[in-house]
Amino acid sequence: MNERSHLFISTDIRTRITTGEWSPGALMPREIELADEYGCARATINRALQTLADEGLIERKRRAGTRILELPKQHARLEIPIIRHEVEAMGQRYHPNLLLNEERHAPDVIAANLKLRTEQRVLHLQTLHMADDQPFAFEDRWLNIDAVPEVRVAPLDKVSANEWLIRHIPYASGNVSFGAIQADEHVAGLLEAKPGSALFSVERTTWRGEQMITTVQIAYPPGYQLRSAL
Amino acid sequence: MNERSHLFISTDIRTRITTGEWSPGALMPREIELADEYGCARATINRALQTLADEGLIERKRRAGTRILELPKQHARLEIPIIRHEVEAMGQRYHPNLLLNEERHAPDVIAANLKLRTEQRVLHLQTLHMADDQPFAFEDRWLNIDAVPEVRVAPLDKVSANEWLIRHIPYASGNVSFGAIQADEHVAGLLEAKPGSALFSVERTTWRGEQMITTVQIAYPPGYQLRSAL
DNA sequence: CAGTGGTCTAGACCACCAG
DNA sequence: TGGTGGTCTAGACCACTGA
Repeated sequence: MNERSHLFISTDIRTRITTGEWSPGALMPREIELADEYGCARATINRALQTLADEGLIERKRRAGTRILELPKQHARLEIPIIRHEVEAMGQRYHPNLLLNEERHAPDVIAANLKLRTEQRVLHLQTLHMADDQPFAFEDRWLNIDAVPEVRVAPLDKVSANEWLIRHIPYASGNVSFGAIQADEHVAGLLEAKPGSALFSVERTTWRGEQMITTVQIAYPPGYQLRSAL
Repeated sequence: MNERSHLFISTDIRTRITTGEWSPGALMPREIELADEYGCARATINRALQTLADEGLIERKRRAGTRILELPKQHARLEIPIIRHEVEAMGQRYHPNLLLNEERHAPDVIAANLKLRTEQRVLHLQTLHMADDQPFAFEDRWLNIDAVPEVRVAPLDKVSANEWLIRHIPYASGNVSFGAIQADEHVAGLLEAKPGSALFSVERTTWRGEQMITTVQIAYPPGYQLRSAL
């Protein structure tokens, strides 16, 4: 087989699965048999099948062999872009409008979220992300100052906090959750929506090692949708 | 090196990146050099680095070498479970409550969405997914009957349409979008929420080849969040 | 306990593309 | 155009686990 045949093979086998050549729950041929059939090395078949296993189409077990899954796992991979890129991708000009930049003691909820002792201080930032002078998203962020003291002198009116953080603390871990919230008067005004509107909300918390860095909620105007292939 | 050393190596290199041994934008050593350093074959290094490239930490180019990305790509992989599993994972009993099962002509919006000709008929299904007699989610689904005529006799009061579809047409393609909607009186009543509440909404459209199969919107009660690691 | 997939190796060829 | 990563091969050993 030629170069990239592992790609050809995984595509081919995917087709054979989706067209029903092997039924859900059935056992596939062994790697050696497939290698024989495709005229390639077992390692190549192995690579192709690993791809399909990652996709959730098949399940592989030592001794037991490779099985077509009865309920293929549905999954979506979401790229989480920095907002500037998202805006620029629409051909609009991006500008972060820093509304609040306040150093203070954290409210209990935030302190718990960032695993802070009560005496520690945090930076509270509110930013309205603008696309061509239209509001694009409202961001409410709490930042553990001890984790990134340099943020005090960051030009957050020019570079969004998120982008500044990614550049200064790249490769942080985190989690994310998506939900819906109702716009209060303040946020509704900023996003030019009616109070009580349903806003799509993304919450993220990131940390490095044991140290929590930031927790942020971003609210998008009514109608915003996050899309992905399945 | 021992078995699974590619895993050890990718973990180790990830640490070396995050601890700043190589700065963002910098060039990493060549595969051969790393293979030498770790005392393994180049293929093993290659596998480890591919993992990191998939994660969006590094960028690899022939001739140019392997580079640490300046802005590591943030991404989340969402598993999209069938609702029954989601409910059962919480230790609750699942039951689909089929509220509407009607064969009719599609409204224009749906017909466009499913790429149907106007004379074609569709199945309109509304299901309230229950968890231990509490409403868990409300589903509004339109189904292209020509794509799956057998659905007319499916026991949709026992098996949710989604699960039935996955079993009968596994391995379909699709897309998904997340957003927020306001509960109208009907849905609010079903989900035991106030009218006008912000509901998290998931829309999916799936197809097989050129044929559209189904489009569905699922609304979750206020407070529901979809979580994922980053 | 035997058969399967998981992994590693050493060597090879080649596509790509930056210099 | 030469150096880099992408891929393949043939063979090997081993962990896991189902029969």
